[in-house]
Amino acid sequence: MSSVAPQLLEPEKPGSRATREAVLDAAERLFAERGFEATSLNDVGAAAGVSRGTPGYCFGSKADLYRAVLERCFSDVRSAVRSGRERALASGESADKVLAGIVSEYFDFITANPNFVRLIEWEALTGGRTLEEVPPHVEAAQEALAALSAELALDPDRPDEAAQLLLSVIGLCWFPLVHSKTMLRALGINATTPEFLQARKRHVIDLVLTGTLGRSPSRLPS
Amino acid sequence: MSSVAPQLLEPEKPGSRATREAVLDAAERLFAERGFEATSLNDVGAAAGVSRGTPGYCFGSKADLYRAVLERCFSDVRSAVRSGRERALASGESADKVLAGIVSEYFDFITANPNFVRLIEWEALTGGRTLEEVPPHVEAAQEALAALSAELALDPDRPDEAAQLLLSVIGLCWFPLVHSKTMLRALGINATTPEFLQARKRHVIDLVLTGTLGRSPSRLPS
DNA sequence: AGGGACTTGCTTGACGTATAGCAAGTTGGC
DNA sequence: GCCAACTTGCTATACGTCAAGCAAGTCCCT
Repeated sequence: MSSVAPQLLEPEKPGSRATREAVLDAAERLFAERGFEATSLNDVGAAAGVSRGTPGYCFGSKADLYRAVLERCFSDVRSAVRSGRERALASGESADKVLAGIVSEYFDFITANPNFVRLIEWEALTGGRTLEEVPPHVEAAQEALAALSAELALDPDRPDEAAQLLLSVIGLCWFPLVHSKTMLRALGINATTPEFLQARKRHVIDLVLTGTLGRSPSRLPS
Repeated sequence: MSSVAPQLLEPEKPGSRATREAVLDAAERLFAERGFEATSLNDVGAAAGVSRGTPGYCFGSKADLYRAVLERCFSDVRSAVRSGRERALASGESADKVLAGIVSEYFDFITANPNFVRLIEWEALTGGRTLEEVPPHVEAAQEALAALSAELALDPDRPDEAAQLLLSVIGLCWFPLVHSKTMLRALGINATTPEFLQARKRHVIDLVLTGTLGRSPSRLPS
């Protein structure tokens, strides 16, 4: 029987900072790659260079570790959305230039962060019940929506037009990334070549700009 | 092909036709819902109203059952693509009407067949190695691409424009369906209401038509 | 300074549970 | 009675969780 441990001011978490981050990094990679079910704490420990018991020791349970991964991931995303929003606000460009810039930046972001996309895709397929418990993801989405709505000064008669547009931009950018091994391969497209990525980005920007603001296809911002 | 000849001449598969189809139906539902890993042959048997051993008895192994589900599913999809293509060919409408009809029909199809979408999403996340072994999916994709390319008589200077457009249409239609529990919920949208579905369909059609053919937003075909 | 008491960080062993696949058994129609 | 169509028992494997163990500090009293 342990005597009443004097828990001081902090709710100290088990494990050292370095170990916790190594475990988080490994877990993010493996959860994104294989999903929650197919990833064992044994695998996470091995990938992090610690024993199979350490992830459980540091984070309590497998579910808690997964939550921690999502939390860290969406904190990063929310920061990215904020800084992107501020950059757009400060740019003073015209609506179509701003929109093209937003799409281009978002396209590059998800291309550079496939873990983020895959984690959400896993959540989408498994019901999103864990994501539900991670507040930053709602804030990031709402903030992106508000930014898009304000920046483009969309028709006030159609208040959900911004949401539709946001869904379209995300869907257009995500699809080739998510389905490189299914649909793209069936079409004979190698989704990883810079040529395809560039063509895709151009296509998305043209589609969104022409379809939304009625402009003819414009040059990419260099 | 298999007109008169009964099952005598064909390579006999274990189990009765009725049982095999019941198992296939249950497996399709469960694999689509939970994915391959999280679905046990026990669950499939229970959902099909047979014992836990029957799925294995009828289809050999869990992997073979999964393959059979994908095969049946993509045979159906290929048929749907073919009949849709023939209908478009015979319609004699203008390009924008045809394109609007294609998008509308596809939107309705995936809304009515969420299992199909979810099965491919699971495949996309797990590497698509099983789908690779199911030929009809490539044929369906290629045929859809050819149909789109021919029907719209796209600029021959941009041969991959049809592929980009196909990816865009699919991505635009899929996204709200796949992410109703993640992104849509974060945005406060209930993706299952007829109102949203109708608004989404209109948005996609307008975006694709305006963005591709340069037409202004047109009415939905009634 | 130094040494025992205590804490932290991590490892290892053990246990209960779930699953796929196989093999032996059972049933029912002809 | 025989064969196909199942069912049920069994085995090996894998996993999450928990508890015990252990080594390396850290603190504190003298």
